[in-house]
Amino acid sequence: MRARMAERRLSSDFYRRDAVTVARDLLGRVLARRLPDGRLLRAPIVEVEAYDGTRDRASHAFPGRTLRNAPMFAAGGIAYVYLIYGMHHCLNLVTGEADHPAAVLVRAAAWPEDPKAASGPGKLARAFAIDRALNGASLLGPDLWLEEGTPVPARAVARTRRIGVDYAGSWAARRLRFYVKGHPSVSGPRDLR
DNA sequence: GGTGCGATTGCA
DNA sequence: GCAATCGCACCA
Repeated sequence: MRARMAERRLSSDFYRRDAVTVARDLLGRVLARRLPDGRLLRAPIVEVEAYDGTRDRASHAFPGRTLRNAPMFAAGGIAYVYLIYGMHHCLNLVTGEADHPAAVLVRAAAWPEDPKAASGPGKLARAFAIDRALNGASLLGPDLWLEEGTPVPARAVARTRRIGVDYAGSWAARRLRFYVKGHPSVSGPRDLR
């Protein structure tokens, strides 16, 4: 008998598509992290949000390129990690071509044996021990990567406006958040449109 | 050099 | 409903 085939990693081609396409396609994919002490952490993604281009008022790229948001301007396939409210880290996966700032915020994953451990972007970063040391890190490297997992069928995907961006005017109403319907690890309100 | 605030979370 | 807590963008 043979061992279960190792999960294939998502390649750079996966990330070099527009942020909304990547966001939708990320549901069911497995986020994987190798800790410095050797431990392996893995959990399927169940909630994401797309941030695409400098016209998106909710995006960190809206003011144009700065020191902070520079990773968003790179070609897809690296992480963009920032500190929010002075205490929580958020993991983003940079997408698209170089010089087009775009990324997908990973908001929740189905943590094994504790559905709430990675429910919300700050909690997810904490669960995976992700901080700014991983800002700009390759998603094809030894520390952080994604595996094919099991894509989620269209009937199981919900699409709503994004969380926590009410300041973004008309962009706040855009339905750029995707999550797995009814999944216990999804964060935030369930009654959004 | 000073000021304002946030792609959140947890507790009162 | 609101405090916690700090890097960084922006202005002087």
